[in-house]
Amino acid sequence: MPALPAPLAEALLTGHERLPKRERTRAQLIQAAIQVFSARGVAQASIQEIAQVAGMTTGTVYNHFATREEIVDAVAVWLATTLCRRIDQSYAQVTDAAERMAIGLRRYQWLAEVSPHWTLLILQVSHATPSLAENIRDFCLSDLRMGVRQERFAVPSEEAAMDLIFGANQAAITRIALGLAPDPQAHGIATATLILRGLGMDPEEARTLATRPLPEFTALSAPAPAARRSASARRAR
Amino acid sequence: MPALPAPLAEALLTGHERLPKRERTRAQLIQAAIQVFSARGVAQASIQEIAQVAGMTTGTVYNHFATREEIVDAVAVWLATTLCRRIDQSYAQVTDAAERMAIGLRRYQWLAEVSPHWTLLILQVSHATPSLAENIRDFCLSDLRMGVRQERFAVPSEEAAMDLIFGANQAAITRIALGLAPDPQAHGIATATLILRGLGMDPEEARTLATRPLPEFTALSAPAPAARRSASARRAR
Amino acid sequence: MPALPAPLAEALLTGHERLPKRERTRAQLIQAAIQVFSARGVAQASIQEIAQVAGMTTGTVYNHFATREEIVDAVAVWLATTLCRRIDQSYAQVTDAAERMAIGLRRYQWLAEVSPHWTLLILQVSHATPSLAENIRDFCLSDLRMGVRQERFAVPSEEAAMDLIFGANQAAITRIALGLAPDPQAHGIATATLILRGLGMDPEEARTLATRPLPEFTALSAPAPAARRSASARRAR
Amino acid sequence: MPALPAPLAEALLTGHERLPKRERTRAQLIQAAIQVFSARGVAQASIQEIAQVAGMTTGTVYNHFATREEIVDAVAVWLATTLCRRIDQSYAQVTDAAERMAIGLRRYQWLAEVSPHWTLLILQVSHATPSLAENIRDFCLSDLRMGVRQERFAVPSEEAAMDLIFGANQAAITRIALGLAPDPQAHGIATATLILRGLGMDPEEARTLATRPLPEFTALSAPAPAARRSASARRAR
DNA sequence: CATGAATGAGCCTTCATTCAT
DNA sequence: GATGAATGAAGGCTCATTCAT
Repeated sequence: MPALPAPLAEALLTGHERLPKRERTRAQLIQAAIQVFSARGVAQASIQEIAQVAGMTTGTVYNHFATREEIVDAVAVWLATTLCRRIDQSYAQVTDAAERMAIGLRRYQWLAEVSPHWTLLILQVSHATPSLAENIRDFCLSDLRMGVRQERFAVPSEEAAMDLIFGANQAAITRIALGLAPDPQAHGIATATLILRGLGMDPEEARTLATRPLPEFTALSAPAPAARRSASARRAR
Repeated sequence: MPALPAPLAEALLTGHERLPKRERTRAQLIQAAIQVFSARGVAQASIQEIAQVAGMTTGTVYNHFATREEIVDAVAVWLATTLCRRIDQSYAQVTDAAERMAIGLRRYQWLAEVSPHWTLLILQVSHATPSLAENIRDFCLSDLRMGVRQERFAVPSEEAAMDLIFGANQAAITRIALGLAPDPQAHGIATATLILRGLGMDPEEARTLATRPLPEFTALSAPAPAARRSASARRAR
Repeated sequence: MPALPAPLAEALLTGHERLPKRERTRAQLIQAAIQVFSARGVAQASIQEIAQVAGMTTGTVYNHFATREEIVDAVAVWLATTLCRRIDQSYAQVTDAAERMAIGLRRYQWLAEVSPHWTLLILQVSHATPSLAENIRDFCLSDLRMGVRQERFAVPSEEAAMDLIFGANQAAITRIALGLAPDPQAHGIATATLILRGLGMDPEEARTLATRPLPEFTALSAPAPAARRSASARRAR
Repeated sequence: MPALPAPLAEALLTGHERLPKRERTRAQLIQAAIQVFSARGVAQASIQEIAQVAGMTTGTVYNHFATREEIVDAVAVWLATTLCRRIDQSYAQVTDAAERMAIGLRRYQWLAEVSPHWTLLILQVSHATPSLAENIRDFCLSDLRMGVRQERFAVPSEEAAMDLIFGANQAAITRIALGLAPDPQAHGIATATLILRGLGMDPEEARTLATRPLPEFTALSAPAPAARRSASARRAR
């Protein structure tokens, strides 16, 4: 499994060794599941191979997960609470909803470009279990509502807007992650522009927002307990 | 498997009993595969169950399809050459690309509303095998290009526009087919509006086009009386 | 299937086109079976593939052979009555039993060198059905008896001698046909020498006989009916 | 499966119940495979039947052997390390290569006489997998080389000699095991005589060596009383 | 006679899951 | 809590054979 870009990678590896043994074993199993999901696809991953990659036995897997589906769910939760949350946090300080939307779209496109394996994993897991998609959806929905309140967007219905945003961007991300876009950044910008236009923005402004460079990742506030961080993230939306 | 609306159903069921034996069996197997795909999902469908539903043995299946994937392909081709072609033909006489695009989007949304099972089947098969999606994609792409030539659309790139159209509409269709849209028609209209806006149309015109009623299905082949058919088409909406 | 050396090839192809239709179809099936046996091995050959190679259907195969095993038997008979008989005839005029034995051993070794595929086929068919091996065995046995009568050989028992001759030469032939003998002719000569020594011959004379070049194949007496020929061949033994 | 003669049987059955569970199951599977190989032939043996005979499910078989061929290999190794090794050890103290060769030939002939089933099994397994044959071959080859060094044998090539020894004796053993030799011992002696003559020995000495009675099996490991064992060995002949 | 579609038993293999240790 | 052997229900696929046409 290729490494994630640095600012995301650091989010994934916080304090595994500090966990109590039970949690540590569980975390190792999730890591192994991620590897196997990536290598074989979520549908083709077998529990025996996950156990083997984790250096454990199938029995151990069943001490932590009652069923195969629970593993997929756990991976979904894990991705949501590390990778996706980290991305969401990365533009917590941006207050313009249109800008936030543009960043959100482009950040996942960027991930598809630099870490296609992780992106395909997210897409697969989203498809297999609802929780991960819902998680991302929630973040997106609050930006959409904010944009409507700020009169940056004008849409006939929230649901239609969500279908536009999610459907179109997922298509773009998939294309990029599969290496089907010769110039991934150009494709991402173009798709983001079309989405913003669809949301009711002026075409020129849509293009400008979509073209703006992504903000840097902020440093992880190192020692703070995880509970505090997720609480503040929730408040920020 | 619930019946399709009349104008589509008649396209699917033409003259099975007139086929030579081999083709007839093959057609029966494809029908059985469609049932099982719908009931269990394409990924979970087993050849044994397809055979059983078709009233045959697994050996017979393998006389017609060398592998499981060939069945999926055959179903894809069958859907493309009956269902999808029929839909495409239904607005062959429309010359305004924007109108064509609106009809295409809304026609599949309509299908999702009146035949959610068939729609979910198409979505699944599209996901499993490339041929069906490509088929629809080609049709859509030529409308897009026509719209650009006619200066109805203005898009930064064809690929981005296709991701917008396909991604967003697929999301809308899925929502409708799953029964998640309280007012399916309103949702379809809203999504189509957003897509057309994204393609560069004036918001008001986008809304107008998306709201316009779908044209009736044209008569298929000669002998049948036209009146009956258009009546049933009207009823289906 | 690589061609046989000329003098044998001509024996295989006599008058197929002259046969009545039923016999011609049967002959074609046997040819197809030989091809498939060679390509896949006798055990792995399927009737469907034989039929396909013959350009026929499985039903036709069963019009000529009641069971799979009958095909193997038919191939065995066919090999015996063409290939092997032709080899046996090739030294019909030799009267010294020791010389005949040497020629027999070396001729099959030669076949293994120049036509390993045919040889491996013979070995496989011999193993699968008794008739072919028995056929060759008969020819060999009469030479052995002649040698004993001529006091060229001295053996404690006919059976032991046959096991010596057949077992040892089969091992040598297999080695040659598999390409495991760097110098096939030297290996053939050496093995033949040891066998002749085992049969009681003077070591030096054994070596001389085993080293002597093989006689040329005699021309096929073209127009003579097959019945006459096999009769005379039988008398010659 | 008929029992082996006592001195061999005791080698096969040492301490199964003392093995750790995994090894015990594996041993049971190998025993079951041997039974099925004997009953149906190696080529026709199915994993399902092996599992059933072992009182297990097919899944269990695959916990121990990744593929059908691995079972054959395991049986080959098992036969080599018990049956064949025991035979080889039985004349470890004989130093004359010619005598060793005679004993080796005759010991396997004896096995064919008293345990035709086991012998046919060995022949089949040897044919299916190289390891068992190579094992025996190595032992035989060192005797051959020793005999050449001791100037008991004179052969044009090692390979030819090996083909003579193995080919001829395999033929004799097969005949005996199939019950085709009215007097198995006489046939064994005769064949061994011919082989030794082929290897360059004086006919009379060859006959003498081949006729000499086989040495008794030596005691296996310490504690068992020697008297019982030699008695049973004598009885077995 | 030939056709070839259909059969059905059977094979190898995989894998989620259980459970005694 | 971990182990890992065992399970058993499937699944995909092959193939000798039959039989109506």
